[in-house]
Parts: sequence; C-alpha cells; structure tokens
Amino acid sequence: MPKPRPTLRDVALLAGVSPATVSRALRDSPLISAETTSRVKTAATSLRYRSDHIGRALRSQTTLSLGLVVPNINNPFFPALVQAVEVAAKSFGWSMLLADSLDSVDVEQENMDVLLGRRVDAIVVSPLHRTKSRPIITAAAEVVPVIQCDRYASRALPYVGVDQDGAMTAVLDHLEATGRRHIAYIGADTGESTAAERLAAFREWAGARDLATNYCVAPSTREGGAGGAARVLARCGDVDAIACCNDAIAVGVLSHLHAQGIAVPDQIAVTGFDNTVMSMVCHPPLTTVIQPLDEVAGRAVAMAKEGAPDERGRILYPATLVARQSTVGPGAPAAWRTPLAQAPGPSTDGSGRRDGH
Amino acid sequence: MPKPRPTLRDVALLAGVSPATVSRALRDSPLISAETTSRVKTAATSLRYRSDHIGRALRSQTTLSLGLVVPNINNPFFPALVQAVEVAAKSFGWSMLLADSLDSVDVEQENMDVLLGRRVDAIVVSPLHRTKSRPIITAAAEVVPVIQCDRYASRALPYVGVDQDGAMTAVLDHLEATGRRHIAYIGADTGESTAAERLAAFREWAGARDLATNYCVAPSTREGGAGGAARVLARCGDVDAIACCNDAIAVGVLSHLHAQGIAVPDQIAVTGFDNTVMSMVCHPPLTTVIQPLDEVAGRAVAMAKEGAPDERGRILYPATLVARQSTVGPGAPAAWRTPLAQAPGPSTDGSGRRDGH
DNA sequence: ATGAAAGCGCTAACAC
DNA sequence: GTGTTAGCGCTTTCAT
Repeated sequence: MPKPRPTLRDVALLAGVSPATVSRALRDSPLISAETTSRVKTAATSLRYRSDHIGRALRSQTTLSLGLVVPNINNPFFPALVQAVEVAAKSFGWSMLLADSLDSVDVEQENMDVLLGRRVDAIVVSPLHRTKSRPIITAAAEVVPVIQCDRYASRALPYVGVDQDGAMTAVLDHLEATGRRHIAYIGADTGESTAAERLAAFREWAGARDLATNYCVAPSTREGGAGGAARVLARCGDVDAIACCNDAIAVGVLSHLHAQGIAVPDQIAVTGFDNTVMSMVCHPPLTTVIQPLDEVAGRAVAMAKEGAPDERGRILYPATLVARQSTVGPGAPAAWRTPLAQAPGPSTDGSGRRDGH
Repeated sequence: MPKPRPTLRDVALLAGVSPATVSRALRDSPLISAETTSRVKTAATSLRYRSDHIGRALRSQTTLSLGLVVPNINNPFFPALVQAVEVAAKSFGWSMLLADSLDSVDVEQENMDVLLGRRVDAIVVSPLHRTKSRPIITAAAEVVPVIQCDRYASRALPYVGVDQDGAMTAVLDHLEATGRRHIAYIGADTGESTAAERLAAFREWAGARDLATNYCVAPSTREGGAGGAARVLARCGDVDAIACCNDAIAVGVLSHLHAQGIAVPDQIAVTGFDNTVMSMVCHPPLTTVIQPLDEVAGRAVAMAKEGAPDERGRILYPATLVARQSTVGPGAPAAWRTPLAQAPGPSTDGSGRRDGH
C-alpha cells in the first residue's frame, strides 16, 4: 500500500526537462512550448502523477480550501446548505473542510482553531449563537476572511442570508388572508439569529394590528413544539392559528393538536419554516417557507473566495412561501407557491453598496 | 486582514531558543526541560502562535486528515453518518474533508482524485454503486487505506456495515408474528449494496416459506414508493403487508394506501428502514430499523487510522427493530424495541479473524 | 523557452 | 537538553 508516490521531479526526469518546466507545463503556462508541454503531460500521465497539494500549498501560501462551520448537521435544515457550499467551492477548485459544532459554542471555538491551523483560505460559518459566537468569529476574521451564512453573530462581518422578516410577515399575511384572527407564535431559542428575527417579525406584525402577542419560546424539537402548543392554548382559548419558527416545532404542534382532538386546519391552522422533509411527510402537510439555499451558499462562497474585502453589508435573499393543507384545507389546490418578492435577486443593506461585483 | 502570521521561528526568537526546541516543547517532548517548555509556551501564547499544519504535513508526510465520500448528503440517512465520522476523526486530532458524490459515479471518481491530491491519510467511503464504484475505490486503495462504510463495492477491501440480512429478516419475522401472511416487498435500486442485501434477504425469507415473492424495485423517493405500492397491489389482491427498503419508499407507500382508502395497519402493515425523521413524523409512524451508526462510523474511522493492514473482512453490527403503529396498530404500546442480536458487538466474516485488535 | 537556485514552515537526524 | 542542518514537494524569482 505505501507505494511511493511519484513526484514532480520524477516526471521531470522521465520527460527530460527540469522540475520548473514540469510545474509550468502542467499548469499550461504560455511560457512553455506546446511540444514540451505535451511531452511533460504524457510523462505525468504514464507515471500516474498527481500534484501534491501540500507542497503547492506551502509554497504558494494558499490551500484552495474552505472551512464550513455548521451548528449541527443533524438539524435537517443544514445538509442542503452543506451540499450547496461544497458544490460552490468545488466549482472553482476549492475543497471543503466540514466542521460540525454539535450545538456547542466550545466545539465551535475548537473548530475555528482547527480550521485556522489547517490554513483554510476562508471560512463560511453559520454561527451557533447571536452573541456567544461573536468573539469566536471575530477572532477568526482577523486571520482569514469569514463570511456568515444563514445565521449571524456580528454586524461587523459580511453576512449572506434570507430575509426572515419578509418571510415571516408573508406567513402571517397568508394566515390573515385565509381568515385567521387569533394567531399564536411558537419561537425557537432566540440565541439563533434567525429565530430572533422571526420572533421579532411576529411581534411587530401583531403589534401593528393591535393584536395580542400570544407567543412562547420552545426547544426546536417536536417535543418542544408540543409543549409550546399546550402553553399558547392555555393562555388564550380562541387561538385559530399557530405559526412556528421551524418545521420541527410545527410537527410537534400538530401532534399536540391531534392528541387534543383539535382539527387542522379546520379549527387551528399551523405553519412551519424551512421546507424540510418533515413538512411534506407530516399530516396534514405543512405550509412552510423555502429558503433559496443554493443562491445563499453560492454567494457566501464567492465572497469567501474574493476575500470580501470591503463588503460589510448584509445580503438578503427573498424566501418563498409554500401553502399546504395545514393552512388551506383539503379542498384547496395541493400546493401553490408565492414568491415573497418580485425581484429574484438579493437585496443589500448596511453597506450602502448595491449588490453585484 | 492579511496580518502576518507568527511562525515557529518568531516564537524561537522571543523565547531565546532554537526553532527545533520550540517544535519539541510545543508537542511536550520529554526531551525538553519543564522550564524551557513553559517559557516557550508563554512566548507562543503571547504571539498567538498557531502551528502551521501545511509545514508540518510536508515534513512529516502525514496530513492527519480523513476523506469521507458519501453518495448524497441530502439523503436523510447520511447526515448522522457524517457527524459520527467527524466526531470519531476529531477524537484523535484528525480533520475530515467531506466529498459529496451527488449520486454520480463521475463525481465520485473526481472526489477520490481530489482527496488523494490533498493527501488525506485515509478514506472512508460509502460507495455509490456495487459494481460501478469498484474500480474507483480499488484504484484509490493502492495509494491510501480505503475503508468501505455502510455500503460496499469490493470484497477485497475492508468494510464496516450493518447486518442487513439479519435486520430485514427480523422485520419479516415481526410481520409474520403479528399475523401477516401475504407480504410484498418494495426494494430500492440494487446498485446500492444495502438495497441488494435487503432484497436478497426478502427473497430468501419468502422462498424458505414457499411464499410468493411479490416484489418490485422502485426509486428511493416517496413517488417511487407510491408507484411501487400500486404495482405490488395490482399483482396480488390479498397483500396484507408491504416491507420497504427504506423510509422514503415506505412513506410513499403510505400515501398511496391512504389515497386508495386502505387502512394502515388494519388492512395492510407497512415497514420502513433507517429510522429517519420521516418514519416518526408520517402517519401512522413507521415500524423501521435503527442502524448503530456511531459504532459503525467509529470502527471505520479507527480502521482507517490504523491503516487496516491485514483486515480484509466484513465487520457487521446488528441493527435494532423499532415497532411502531404502522404494524402494531393504535392499541399497541407506542414504541418498543427489539435488539436483533444478543451480543451488542460486531461480527466478522470473510477474514477468518475475530473482531478486536 | 528553459534551467538553477532559493525558500515556504516545519520536524527528523545528527551533533554536542 | 538543546542547537544545527537538511529537506519534505512545490513554485517562483532570476538567469540565460
């Protein structure tokens, strides 16, 4: 197994040229004659030579690799983000080191240290916690470009995400438009920036209508959702809709309502967020929100690669509401989509710059 | 941002010792006096020195990193495996490069090349396809230890997985024990080794009982499952159970039965496989199989690290059946678990060696 | 258009 | 116990 790996020198010997020429030829330098280039490439192929990334990295001081730090890949929201980031990175020859923080700030700190030690050229991070993660990513950003993605922890660092306020507002507008008047909200831990924004959107929306803000915060689990439902129902008898911060909570709400013999959506409508597989498989299927992860990830990776030197703003993409039977009932069309904004592109704020490089 | 990174030399200068001493001290070499060691560490800390992985890798010819190649991380089965592998790798200081094959053999090949170019010390791979992936992993295995995990494509390379035959047999035994007599099976593409093994287990089980082998193969999606259900039902009128190769297919089966007005489990029982979130959220919850992923991943990573020099056998861990309402009905206890084997440890075969190093 | 030589940051081998 | 030297594989001046 420990078969000696051919080096650039070996190729040079076989092709009868110098190592420098091999290096240039393999990278199609215009300085090298076509004839020499092809001879070198033939030699390389016959030796099954593969350029050694470590040597190149040491010399060129660039590893062509990206660190991705996610809160917890077992959260069904993140695999799609991971995939999108990897695809984007690979599209220009970068590799991705994945670091899972396991929902622990300590692990997140450790992950950053490992990635910096590995000399990743940039880091894309979805920070665990709005405030606790701030010193962690700030320190890392002094060494390497750090782009916040999906969640954020610092307004002083670039961020690419989704317009949570617009999305949650659209959910609430949809509930109102379909006749709901007593809307409760179950939020997730507001340490997550997205959860904080969604809750803020609910409070603002309800406040603007002079409605009671009947809400609570629960763990992002089905059990959490069930408990939250019990609480908001206990607080107000005539709730006719429960908007949730994410699909897991919403599914838990469904199970509580089911256990109580409350019909969905006839008596109470329920909404989720994230369009995870759960929202399609549960009963009834959940009205939820689709986030344009491929675009968000692509933009974040592009910024990471460019070093995002003077881009300090927040780039927000619009989400899409998908209405399913948990709000529109069995008689309505199976699924229709409402884009939350006319323009498909992102918006920026806080930087004074328009989007586009 | 491009703040100059302190080097080992800088630390040496500050501490008034040689670079070699710094190198040794930072790694707690017993050769260095305690006094010097602490002085060096102080200097390192004050400079915020972080050892450069690239230099170390070039010199020591080991990157302390592991490549993980998965078929598609959006398959809800894999995030747990990815997490388990990363945790195991990190437990002895390795990092993980994740490469997602996007269900394409070409991408899988490309992934292997990239990982080898990055000089990962070992690769853990869940091969996309039983036969098409074979040349790919075989070639990689000539350069670096390659451990197959979950799925396999070559019996000539180490494999750590789950006893699929035992698991599927237990599912069928369970159906029989709860009174089912006409069991159909919906398999996934048998290019996946696990799907092939599960189908083989069904055919063997049914054959041993002289039962009709009413089965079909369908895409691993909910749509595939719905279509498969239509086919097996058309073929035989008195099916009273449908065992499925995975949860996604089983959920599709549920939706088809639901649409046909067929009651689950009263008229037809349904089983899934993998214990993904789908199996808990769908209606009714699916009887399914839990695979001990943490153990499988831990063992695979340990073998990868050791280079698994003469371990060519298959290491199989037993799975656990979890019975839910899709087979045992609403009156039965909510969920009870049946371990599929007495011994919690893995079994080996094909190598003549017993487990344990 | 090509070669020679230096050096990226680190650690192993060999002094002392 | 510690310093000196050399070199991992590559790219990049600087020559020619």
